[in-house]
Amino acid sequence: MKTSQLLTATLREAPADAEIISHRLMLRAGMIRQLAAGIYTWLPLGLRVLRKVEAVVREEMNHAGGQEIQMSAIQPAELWQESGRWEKYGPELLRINDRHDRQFCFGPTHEEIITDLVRREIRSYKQLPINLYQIQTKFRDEIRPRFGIMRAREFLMKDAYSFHLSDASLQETYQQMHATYSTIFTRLGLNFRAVMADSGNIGGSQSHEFHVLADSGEDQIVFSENSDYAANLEQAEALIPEQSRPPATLAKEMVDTPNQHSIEDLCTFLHIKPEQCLKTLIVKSEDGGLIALVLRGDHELNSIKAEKLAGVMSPLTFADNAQIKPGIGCEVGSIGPVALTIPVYVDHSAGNISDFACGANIDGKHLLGVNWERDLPLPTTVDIRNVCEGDMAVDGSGQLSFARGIEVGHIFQLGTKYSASMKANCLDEQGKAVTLTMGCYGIGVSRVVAAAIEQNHDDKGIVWPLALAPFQLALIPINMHKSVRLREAVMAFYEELRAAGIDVILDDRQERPGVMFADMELIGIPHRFVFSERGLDSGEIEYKARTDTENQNISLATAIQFIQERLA
RNA sequence: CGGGGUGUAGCUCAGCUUGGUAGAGCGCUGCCUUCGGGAGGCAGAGGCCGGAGGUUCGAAUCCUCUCACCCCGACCA
Repeated sequence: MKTSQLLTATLREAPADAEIISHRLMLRAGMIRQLAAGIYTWLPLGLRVLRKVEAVVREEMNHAGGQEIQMSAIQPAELWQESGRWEKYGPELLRINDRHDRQFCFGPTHEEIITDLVRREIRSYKQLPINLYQIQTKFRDEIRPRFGIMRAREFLMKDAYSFHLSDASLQETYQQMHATYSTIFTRLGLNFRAVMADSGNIGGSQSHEFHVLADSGEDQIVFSENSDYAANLEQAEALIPEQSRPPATLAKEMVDTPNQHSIEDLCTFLHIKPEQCLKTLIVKSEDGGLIALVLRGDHELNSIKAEKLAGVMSPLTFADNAQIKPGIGCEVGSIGPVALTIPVYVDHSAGNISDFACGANIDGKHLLGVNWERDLPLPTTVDIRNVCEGDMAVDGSGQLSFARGIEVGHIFQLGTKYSASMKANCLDEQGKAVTLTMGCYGIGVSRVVAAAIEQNHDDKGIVWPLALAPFQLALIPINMHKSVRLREAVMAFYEELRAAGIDVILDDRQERPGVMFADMELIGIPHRFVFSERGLDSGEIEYKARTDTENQNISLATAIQFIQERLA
């Protein structure tokens, strides 16, 4: 490809509304343009990268025995009503009516469609297990799209669905998909981590997320330094403290704490440490009442864990002062577990401290020297907090570390969630109808592009891993337009490179060298040849990898072999 | 949906307070010079100042309503 034939659209300045680096660089490099909030046009350069991701994903899915299909983006409401998700999915589901006023939606995911297909086509256990996938545009009407294509409303996703007669068979395919995902992200040149995850909206039991590690990642992931253990923060289990609770040494007393509401304020005011305090959060219960959640002052509530507790309203909803004041007798900021009349859940760590401080349930007053089982009963403790850096991993292998991640893949064991409600079954060896067991496996193909940039860039622009680069090699001639001799040599060399199967972009624009260097670095081409008249005289060409700091001269005669070795 | 913000040239932004012929830099077109790290000069093209109402002799500027987009939170590949 020659730049003169490519819609190059590099920008020196990024549009002001682009915040994160991948979004800015994708705009500046001319990969994408925004059409509406969370909706983008892919320009030739961007599409090339997207296709590279697709190709790797497709190859590995096929290799793992997946069969590619293509389902419709537009889906009839009936199937969603059948699974119960027409109501449940909420406003994120983009609903549309056709001219006959029949209801449809633009598919955010395809469990209903695939289950419908499979229940029609699969009759016998002999056809199982089966793994069907597609690479297709999805639409989710996100409350807040952001970060360019990272969280777009319309995006490209690879979604695979497997069907099984038994749970053992599902386990097998699940493990295989886990391995396949690792291969895919490794081939794409990404630094990633598979973590245990909450299964969220899609439902099901076991689930792993694949995260590309990047500081700008939206997810907090947690991993053990000494084992494979890794989990999403919302899922990471906190261990029950090993040491038993220290004995009580202080007498309970009440102190005035006027206008001290936050744990931080309180600790400064009373000269105590947050880990010696309890914080008591009041949430709504399923029946409209109140429930108290008690945590150590230095710990954070994990809302995913909390809303799974019996009686707690889901989604987790904090009570406001209007409800708390009449129910408890004081406002937020002075609440404590002593003599509370509402149900109380106590976190494991909160139940393991002695001589603690907490709210007195009287405005402007706190209690000091409070002890479980002396001043108040200790209920069975539960895990409702986020783990902290340095906590012991749940597998006992060592301390936990934190990292930021971008979720690019997610695999689920769905079980019979959809197959049961949609009556997808087939006959087993005994001729008995069995409800199919399902797994599903997603990769955010377009998101991978943004994630790769987040992880691979410098102050000059994108630094593509070879597998993702829109071109493998940039060929930059110096002042070609002033020298017929050079022009002919460059063109001949360019044709030779192409004949050798190298994906090369020749910058044949009549630009000054600085402009060409800057553009090729911005769009992140991994390898670069600079061809000049002076090199022509000496029979040499200049080579520089995108990640190199220095040029090196190599013989023109062996240049093709040289680059082929680097592309292998 | 709650909170905050922005809409003026392709991009980045001034102008608005105090109403009076729409601006700069970059980019784009042409010519000349320059030519190994985003060159210089000259000449150009390009705007319903997001939209609709209103106030006024006169509105980018003041008022009202609307639409779009961005940022922070809950959601997710």
